[in-house]
Amino acid sequence: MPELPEVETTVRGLASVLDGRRIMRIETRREGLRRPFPADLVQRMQGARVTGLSRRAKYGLVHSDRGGVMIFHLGMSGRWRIDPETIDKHDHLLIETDEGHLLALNDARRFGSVDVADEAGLAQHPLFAGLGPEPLAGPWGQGITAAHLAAAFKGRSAPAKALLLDQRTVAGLGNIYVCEALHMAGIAPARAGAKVAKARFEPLAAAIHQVLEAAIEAGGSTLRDYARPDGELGYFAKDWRVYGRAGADCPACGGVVERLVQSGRSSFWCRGCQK
DNA sequence: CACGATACCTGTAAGC
DNA sequence: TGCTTACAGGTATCGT
Repeated sequence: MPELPEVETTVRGLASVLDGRRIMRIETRREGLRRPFPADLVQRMQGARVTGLSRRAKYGLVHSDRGGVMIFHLGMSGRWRIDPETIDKHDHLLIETDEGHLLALNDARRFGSVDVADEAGLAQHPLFAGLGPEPLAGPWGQGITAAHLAAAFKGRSAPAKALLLDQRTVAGLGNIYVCEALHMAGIAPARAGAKVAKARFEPLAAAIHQVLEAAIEAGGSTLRDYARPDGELGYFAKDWRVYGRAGADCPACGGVVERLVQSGRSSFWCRGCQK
């Protein structure tokens, strides 16, 4: 489910009840998700005070006053539920705060993950070491530029879609926002990286910035949803121009949006706008 | 090494 | 109504 904007919105929603609070109790309700929960998760985080929350790529980070950081990934179906009325069978990890709030990490498909790391040297952590630059400016960098993208695409035979989905190129993009950004920038998803025209990198960088900022904005406007137990993510689905719209009209040129499958994943695009 | 295919797991919607 | 199939926001790993 969640790409960068949804993780960003999730982190902000969690911060409203977690930041500055002491974690009174952590309960794991199964062995783990994609991987087992860390053996020292409870020992390191239970009793600690949360000093802040942040995000790197699609990972959410919960910082503590004891030098430990809990790192969560929502995979495809993960979400945090705040003060759920009842515990669902997919609520796999529970956190109780000193104010009595209950946070439940819910993940039906269990493609998500939870890790614990030391605050010191976080950037060198195996989860983060191989990641590309953050698309937007923030604590982890200044944000991607056209030059970054041009360098990453240079000499590559892989399609633009695959290159942007690769977290080593840009950290945090997922299927939806790659489709949207490629459409905005006028680049066909199947075009080989090396064959993308030089003049397209500036529009591509701008499109990535714009679509992510707009999505975060949309998430922010529905942030109150996070205080509800449904844990809705607040995608700005109503604003998708091509994603999930196969057969519908292209909002830019009036052509028809098409779907194609690239490395097992759906790409949506308009051959009138994207070359 | 770069690239594409596949596996992981459950839920939902569509088709028969 | 029930059964089957396709597909879903991600990442790690395995061939070629």
